[in-house]
Amino acid sequence: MTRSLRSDAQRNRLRILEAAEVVFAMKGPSASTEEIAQRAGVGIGTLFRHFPTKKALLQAILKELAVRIATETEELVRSGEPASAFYEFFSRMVGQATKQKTVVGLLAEAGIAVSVAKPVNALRDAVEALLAGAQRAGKVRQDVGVAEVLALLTGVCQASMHADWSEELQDRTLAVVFDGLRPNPASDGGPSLLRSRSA
Amino acid sequence: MTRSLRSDAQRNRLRILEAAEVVFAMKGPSASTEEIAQRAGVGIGTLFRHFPTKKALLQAILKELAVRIATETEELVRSGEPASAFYEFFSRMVGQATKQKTVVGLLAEAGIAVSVAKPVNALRDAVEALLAGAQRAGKVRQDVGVAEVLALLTGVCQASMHADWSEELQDRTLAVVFDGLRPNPASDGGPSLLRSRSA
DNA sequence: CTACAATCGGAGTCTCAACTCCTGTTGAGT
DNA sequence: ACTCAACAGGAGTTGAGACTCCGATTGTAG
Repeated sequence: MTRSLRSDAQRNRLRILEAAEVVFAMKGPSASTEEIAQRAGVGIGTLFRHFPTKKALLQAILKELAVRIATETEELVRSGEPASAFYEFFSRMVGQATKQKTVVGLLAEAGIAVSVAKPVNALRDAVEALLAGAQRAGKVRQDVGVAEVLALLTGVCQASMHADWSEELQDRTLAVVFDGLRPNPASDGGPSLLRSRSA
Repeated sequence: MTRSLRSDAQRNRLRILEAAEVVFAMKGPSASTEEIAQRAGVGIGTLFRHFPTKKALLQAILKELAVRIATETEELVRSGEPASAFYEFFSRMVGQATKQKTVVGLLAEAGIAVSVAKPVNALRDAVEALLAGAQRAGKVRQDVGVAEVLALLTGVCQASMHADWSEELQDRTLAVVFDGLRPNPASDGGPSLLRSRSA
C-alpha cells in the first residue's frame, strides 16, 4: 500500500491543503497555484509533488468540503425539527456561497445526474433526507424532488456570488424561493405548471 | 465626426460582429479571439483594428443583445395580457440561457445597482414594466421588486447553463419559482420571511 | 488609369500560469 | 555519526491567448 510519508512531507501536504482552501474560497478555481504555494510557505515544486495537477488539488479540496457539509447536513437531519432544518440548510448554504466560492463548484457537481465521487453522493443523499423530513412535516410540497432543490440552490448561490447581493436582497430572494417550495393550501383548481411526478 | 468606413471595412466589421455573437453564445466570454476571427473569415489584425480589445468586442455584443431583448420585452409589455407576459418572459429567458451563454453575463450586469450603459438600463426598465403589469393584474405578489426578479432570473439562468438541465427539470424548477412569485391567497397569519418593503 | 490612404493579414511579441527538472537538503534507519 | 532515499525549492520550459507591427492589398477620389 502507501507507506506513510516522511514527517516534513506530511506537514507540507497539510499546509498546502489549508492554503488552497483559503485561496480557492476567496478567488475561486481560477486562483493561481503560485499564490497557494506562497501562502503555504512552500516552493511551487513541492506543491506539484503532492498534487500532480491543479485539478487534483481542487478536487481534494472539494472532496473535503463535501464531507464537511454532508456531515453538517446529516446532523441537521438527525437532531430535531425537520420543518425548519431544510430551510435553515438552504439559507446557510446561500450565505456561505458569497464568501466560499468553492461551494458553488461543489453544488454544480452535485447537480450532475450520476456523480462518481462518494462524498458528493453523500451530500446529495443528506439533502434528500432533509427534504424528505420537511415534506413529511408538511413544510415542503410533495411534488418537488432533490433535483429541483439542488437546481434552485445552485442557481441562487451562483447568482449571489457573482454580483454580491446585499443581505436584504438575499433574504427577499430566498423568501420567494421558499414560498414556492411550501405547500400551497389553495392549489385546487388553477392549472399548474407542474406536471405530477411520474417516476 | 466619424467619416464613413470604406465598404470592405464595413463588411468585415459586420462579419466579425456576427461571428462573435455566435462564438460567444456557444462558448461564453472565454472563447478565443482567434476562433472568432477565423469564423468571420478575417485575419486577427483586422479584428483588433475594429475592436481594440477583446472586452470592447464583448461589450459591443452585449449591448446589441440588450437592445434586442429590451425591444422584445417592451413589445410584451405593450401588446396584450400583462398576466402571462411576465411569466412568459421569464421562461423564455431561461430557455435561451442554455444556448446563449451571453445572456447570463448580460443579466449579471443588469443586476448591478447602477448600470452605466443605456441599453442595459432599458432592459431593466422593461422588466420593471412587465413586473408592474403582472402585479396590477394580480398575478404577482406586490412585495417583490425588480431586484429580486432579476436576481432570481440570473440565478436560474446561470444554474441551467452550467449543468445543462433536462427540459423537465427546467420546467419543474421554474414552477417552484413561479409559485413563489404568485400572490398567496392564504398568507394571513403565518410569520412570513418577507419583511414588508420599506422604500 | 493612377496614386495613395485606408485597410488587410498573419507572423511575431508579450504575458501569465501550469507544470518539469535537477541540484541541494534533510529525516530516519543503522 | 553516517548514509541515502525521500523530499524541498525555484529557475526554466511549455502552451495558450491577447495584442502589435509592418509589408502586401485594395477601394476610391481625381
